[in-house]
Amino acid sequence: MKEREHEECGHEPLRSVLPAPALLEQAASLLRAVGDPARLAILLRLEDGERCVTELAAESGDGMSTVSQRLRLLRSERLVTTRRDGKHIYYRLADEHVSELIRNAMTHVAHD
Amino acid sequence: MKEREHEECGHEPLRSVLPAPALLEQAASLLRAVGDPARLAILLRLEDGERCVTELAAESGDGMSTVSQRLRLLRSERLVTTRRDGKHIYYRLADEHVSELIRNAMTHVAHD
DNA sequence: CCTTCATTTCATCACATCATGAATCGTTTT
DNA sequence: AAAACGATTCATGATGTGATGAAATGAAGG
Repeated sequence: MKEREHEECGHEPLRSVLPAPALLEQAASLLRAVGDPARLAILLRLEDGERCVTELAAESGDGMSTVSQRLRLLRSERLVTTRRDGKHIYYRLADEHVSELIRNAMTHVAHD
Repeated sequence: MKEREHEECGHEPLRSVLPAPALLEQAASLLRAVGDPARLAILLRLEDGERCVTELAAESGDGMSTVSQRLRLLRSERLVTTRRDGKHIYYRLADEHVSELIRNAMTHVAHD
């Protein structure tokens, strides 16, 4: 396979493996948004279908303010989108990538 | 202090959508571990092949202690595994699930 | 307009996380 | 055995994050 030592090769340490710092930060930020049990729970519930804030608050047992803050973060990372219907604002997953991300994480943990 | 709003359907609020709290916490913990630019950078580098701590420290420009702490977290979440070779300890990605997770996050961000 | 209901924003505080240097550990080399 | 080297652990201080109540926003209906 690959046998790399500490010897001098006279070349740059090839940093090109990494994407731009801004992209790195964005990706990390997105993952951090999902990396909270309460927010992850919201995303899992939304996989089952859209919900309004009151419903999410009832299902989690937390206050609406608390849930709203969680949703604010998820929205800022474009993980969820909203739809207004009268007094209610319904939340849903932004796209398929989100579902995949969640499922991948869940299966990785379950497969231990 | 929580009463059911909206219309009464006389049924349970179907909590079965969610996995056990322990699993939720585990998954969130895992995602949080990846949700840091420096640790994500390490994982991306390891996608290119295994590396020892000194190499990772050199490539990131941070101290070995700092890098070691990052690796400790990644190891505790079973995202990376180690192999000892003399004085060096080489790190590599634990499995292909990790790669998928990272790639998914990166593409989701890049596709914006 | 005034009220009510659903949601958001704001300010705050407790708590978690991260980087870092010093001390320590485990191998290899002399 | 001692020194050198690579890596980890420990303690700490700065910074970030999350929950929460009170106040603000905004739509719907009297």
